[in-house]
This record gives sequence, C-alpha cells and structure tokens, in this order.
Amino acid sequence: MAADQSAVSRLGDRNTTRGQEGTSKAVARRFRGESDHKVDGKGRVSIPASFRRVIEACDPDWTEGLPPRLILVYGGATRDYIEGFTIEAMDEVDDKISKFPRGSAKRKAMERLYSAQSVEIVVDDTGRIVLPAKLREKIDLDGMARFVASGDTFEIWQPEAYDDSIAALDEEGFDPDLDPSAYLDGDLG
Amino acid sequence: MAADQSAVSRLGDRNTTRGQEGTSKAVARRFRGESDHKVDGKGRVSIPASFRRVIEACDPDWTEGLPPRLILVYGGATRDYIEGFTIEAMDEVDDKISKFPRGSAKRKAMERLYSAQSVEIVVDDTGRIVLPAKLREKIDLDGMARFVASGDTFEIWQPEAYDDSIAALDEEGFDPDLDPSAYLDGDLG
DNA sequence: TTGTTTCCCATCAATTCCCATGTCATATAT
DNA sequence: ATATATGACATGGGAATTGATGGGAAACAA
Repeated sequence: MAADQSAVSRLGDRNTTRGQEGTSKAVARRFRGESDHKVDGKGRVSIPASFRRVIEACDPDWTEGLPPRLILVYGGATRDYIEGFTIEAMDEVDDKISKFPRGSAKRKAMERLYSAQSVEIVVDDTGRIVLPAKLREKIDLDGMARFVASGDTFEIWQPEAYDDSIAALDEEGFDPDLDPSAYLDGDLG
Repeated sequence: MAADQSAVSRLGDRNTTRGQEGTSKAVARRFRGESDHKVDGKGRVSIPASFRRVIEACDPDWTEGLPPRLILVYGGATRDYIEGFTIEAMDEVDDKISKFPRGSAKRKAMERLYSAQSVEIVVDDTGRIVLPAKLREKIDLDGMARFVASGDTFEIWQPEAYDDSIAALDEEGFDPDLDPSAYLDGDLG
C-alpha cells in the first residue's frame, strides 16, 4: 500500500523516468479518446487519466510531483465547447499569431480568443481541475462534462450539445453511415 | 524454468537486435494472417505473436524491454470491428488529416473517428493487451476475438460477425469460388 | 461572517502488475 | 534415435495500484 508519498502526487508515478536513464516510457503527445466526467457542486472535474499524461508531457516545466498546467480557451461566440491546450500547443498558437501584423484585425481577433478569453488552469493532485463558473455557464455545463480528444488539443462539451453537433455534422450532407476513412485519400475540402 | 529475466520481457528475445550491430533480424512491416484468441474476464487478449513483431518494428520509440504501443480505432457507425494501427501507420493518418482545412466537415469527421474514437494501448510483457469494456461492447466481443491482418493495419472482430461479413461479401455478387487473384491485374474499383 | 475556493483525507471499483501453468516446437545430450 | 532441456506463447488468478468522486476543514475574499 502506498504508505506515504508526502509531497508527491497521490496518483502515483507512472510516467516516471523510472530508475536508470533511458528506461523512460514513451508517452504520446496527442490526445485520444472521449469520455464523460462528473462536475460536482464546486466545479471540480476529473481530467481523463490519459489526457493528464499528455498534459504533463507537454508542459516544459512539469516534473514529477508538480501540478501540471494547461490552458482553457472559452471564447468564440459560435463555439459551444471549451478548448483545452497543453502549454506547448499554446506556445505554437502564440507563435503563429505573432506572425501577423501587429494591430491587424485578424491578429486582434486571434489575440482576443487565445489570450483574453483563456485561462491557465492547474491539475490538482487527484487529477482534477476546477472549471470556473464563467466557463461552465458559457457551455451550459450542469452535472456532466464530455472530454473529446482532437489531435493536440481537446474539447470539453455539455454532452447533449456534443451529440447534437455530431448529428448536425451528418445533416450537413454527410451520410453518418459513410466511413470517414473514405476521405483519407479523397480530395480535400 | 525461466529463472529470472528481471525487468526484461518474459517473452524472450526473438526480435532482439542481438549482440552486435547489424545482426538484427529483418522484420516485416505489414500484418499477415488471421487467428482467434481468448478474451478473459478482464478483457485481456493475446496479440498474435507475428503481429507483435510488426507493432514493435513500427513503434519509433520502441526498444527491447519496453512495452510496444499501438492505436485502436473503435468508431465508425457502420464498422463492426476494431481497427488496429501501428504508431507509424497512425502518424500517416494524422498527416493526411492535417492536410484538410481546419474546421471543415470532412476533417471533423476524420478527427472524430481517429482522434476521439480511438485509444492508445500498450502490449504487456506477456504479449497481451486489455480491450477496454467500451470497445468490447461496440463489437459484441464475448469470449473470443478474431485478429485479421489487413496490410499495414489489422482488424479485431467478433468471430461470427467476421464470418457473416465474408458471407455478405459473397452475396454481393462475388463468387466465393472465384479466385480473388484474378483481380490483381484487373482494373481498379 | 458568509459564500467561495483550496487542501486534505476517504472510499470503491476498475485496471495493472506480478507470478504461475500448460503446451508445443526446437535443441541438446546420451 | 530417445529422453531431456529450453524457449516461445497463450492464458489464469490474486494482489497492489490507479482513477473517479465525495466531503469536511482551512484559507480567502467580499
């Protein structure tokens, strides 16, 4: 039994560069999967365990025992979800933004979305984050939150809204029975 | 009795880049064959040994003694099987997806299938993987799983469903007695 | 001081780890 | 040749750990 891990995460030390050098376990840098998690009265939600590993691996300053950080983007009038970025992924976004002319409309729009309408969040030692009330309200989160992987970022949805968006995608002219793999080698757009 | 192999795979060292450099055995990068394996109560299944070699060879981070990784795609409304990708094969898929316009319906459909409806799995040191309950349910896996090679990916089927799909293929106008090799040099489509 | 936000501890089930066995097939010894 | 080791594979089972979630005390902020 884990007698005591004192200051260290109680979630154990998978991911640890165990023992000798070069034995570290390879960990993916992309999110995968989708799952629902309960949002309690305090706004706390567990982050899918597999997402945490990615978040830790993509936080340059993270090291065993430290709380991993991530960025939540909650802006976008048309978005009915919150987008989660690893520190590294957000660094890339910042780089791209900096390429645009200072003061240009496009740059301002992006700065507003990714800078102004975002928050840095830390994952606590039980693997949860606290979703600020403002964010919960924006997407009408009640008791359950759906985490959906999307490459190097992930999305947090109100479950029903997510289902609806999938349905909408189908109605948009896509046969839900058509296997998306068909697009892989098809023409773009 | 295998006295002790300490931290190393207990499955021995076929595949090992044994001893000196350049002595490594060439290993195929495509799956071949089909076989059934038992799924126990915990969802554990042995991966066909020959598949493991491909999985190891196609995992860039893999090295003797480390657990090989692979990706299982379990989405697709019409699919009644789970598709297994090597890390390399999935990297290619990700590349293709990234070519599509961000936000386009096609891209979203593919991201959902390959990112949201997929899981990274590791092969344990006895050559097994654990099929999460969600995946088992999707294809109605009870006690046996059929692994079927399909080029650079493989499929996991509920045995009967696989037989049925083969039968269905025949009814679709394919003479089961006709040798498919006839198509090899025929026109495509 | 009253609602809110953290921190700390607790629980329970699901998942992983570790060790074990049975069976072949190839190897090696006598 | 025959009997005896060895190694690879498939699969079982129990114990230890992780993951998700709940609740109260403590620290803050309004």
